[in-house]
Amino acid sequence: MTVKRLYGTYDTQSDRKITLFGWVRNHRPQKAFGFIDLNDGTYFETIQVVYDKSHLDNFEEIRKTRIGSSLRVEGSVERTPDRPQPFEIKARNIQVVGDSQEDYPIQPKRHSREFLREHAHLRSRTNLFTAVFRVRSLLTHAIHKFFQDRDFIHLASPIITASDAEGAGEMFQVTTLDVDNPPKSGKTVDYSKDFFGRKANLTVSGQLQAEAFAQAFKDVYTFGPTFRAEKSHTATHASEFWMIEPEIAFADLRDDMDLAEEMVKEIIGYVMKHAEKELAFLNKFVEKGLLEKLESVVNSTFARITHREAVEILKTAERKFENAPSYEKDLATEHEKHLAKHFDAPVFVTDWPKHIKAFYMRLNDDQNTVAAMDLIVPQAGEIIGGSQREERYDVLLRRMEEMNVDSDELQWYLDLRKYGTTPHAGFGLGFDRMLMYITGVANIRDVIPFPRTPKNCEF
RNA sequence: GCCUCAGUAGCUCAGCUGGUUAGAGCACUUGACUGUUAAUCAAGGGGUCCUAGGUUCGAAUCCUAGCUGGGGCGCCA
Repeated sequence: MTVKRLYGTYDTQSDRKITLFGWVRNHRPQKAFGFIDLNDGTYFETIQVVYDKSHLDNFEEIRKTRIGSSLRVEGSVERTPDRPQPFEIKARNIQVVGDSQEDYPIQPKRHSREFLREHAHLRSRTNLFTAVFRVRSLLTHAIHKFFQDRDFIHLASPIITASDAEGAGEMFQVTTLDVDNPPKSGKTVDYSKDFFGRKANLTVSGQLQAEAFAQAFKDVYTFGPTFRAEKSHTATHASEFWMIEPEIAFADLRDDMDLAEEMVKEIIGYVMKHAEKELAFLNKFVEKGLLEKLESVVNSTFARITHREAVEILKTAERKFENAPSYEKDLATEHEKHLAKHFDAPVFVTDWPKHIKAFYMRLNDDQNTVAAMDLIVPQAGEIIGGSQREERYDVLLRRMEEMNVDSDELQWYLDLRKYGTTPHAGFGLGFDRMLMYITGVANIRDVIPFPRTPKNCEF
């Protein structure tokens, strides 16, 4: 029996004998009886186990059970309509499976997030992280379900890549060479001796490979880890994070945004349906108004503005920005925050100046902007970045030259434009940022089970 | 990489204009308690005041450097 199943069926379980396994969340012993709040991980709520001296031969041992201990409980279900909880377990037999020591750091009280990060192996036993990580699991499923329901093909894009031309930031190198004494060819390291016969890195994006698959399966997506070696110290950056990267053929930027909007609404709706207890808790203790926010996103139409229009909004804003908004520049974090607040809803910003965006984005007819879109949301910032891809061989080649991207290394990518090219588009969704948005948790380190950030690779 | 704040008991924090033996709540240990809900009540144990230097008769407190963490920004997505 599990706590989750009991909460669904306690009406029909009355007086039936059941066995539960779980951990002690709280314990209130008294002279001849006591109460244990037991959590077995299957459900957000705990279950109250009542035990008393007359039914337990090991009463004194159980009475001394500390928080964190694991137990096996035999007993019967008893309805308690007059008490805070709808039912409880009358214990007939309790065995300590694993005792918890005196110095167990997790107490039945509020802990700081910083403290819990340093105890990442235990923090998943707290209410907050129970809620966050169950929502994380549900969100993973919701995303697969969304795409699978629409006949998208999932592909596992490679984690190791030889290309450093993806233009998405600093990469972690992967090597089997002896870094203290690498083989040399003249003064430089001889990578022909390395495992792959060339320099290799951890991927920063599965997009290019997804594009290749989209030219066979039409609608595809990746869902996997991504690695960035930037020394970023912010609440929204991690060195290892997960991305969802759909890629759709015979599609343009509008189709891309339609897909992104539909996806965001549907996956939020799924979580709201399947994580009621967790969201209610987050709504109460983490972000007041969370449920209202999610509800309104599901029922809203996302704003869609061009980069030019975004800058105009910023220029006419009441407040002063440290970075002056410019038609030629990227939006700063403070600009994104302002726009998110201005619309009080997710907002797509489209048609960005070409020189601040990646080489593969489709050049607009004005020759100055590209068919790119970012989705900005309050709190988590940019959670989606996407574009229509440049499907014209000559234009793509020219753009690569303009942006100093090595076209020889990416000949396979250019080939896709030679053999039955299609207009196509895609985007990358930062999974962990999406989770921040849905849970209201303000730091990405608190939505990743064991987060990796610069100078932090414990656990 | 830049700016800023912080580091005192297992946790959250007070003490910091230098001055006796560094405190509180929770947790822990022991005891009381026949229905508790972060139970309550009583007693007890528990300290490298982040580290290293320095100033001083005297440093948790002042100065310098470093380490660690938070927040803001940048890079980036």
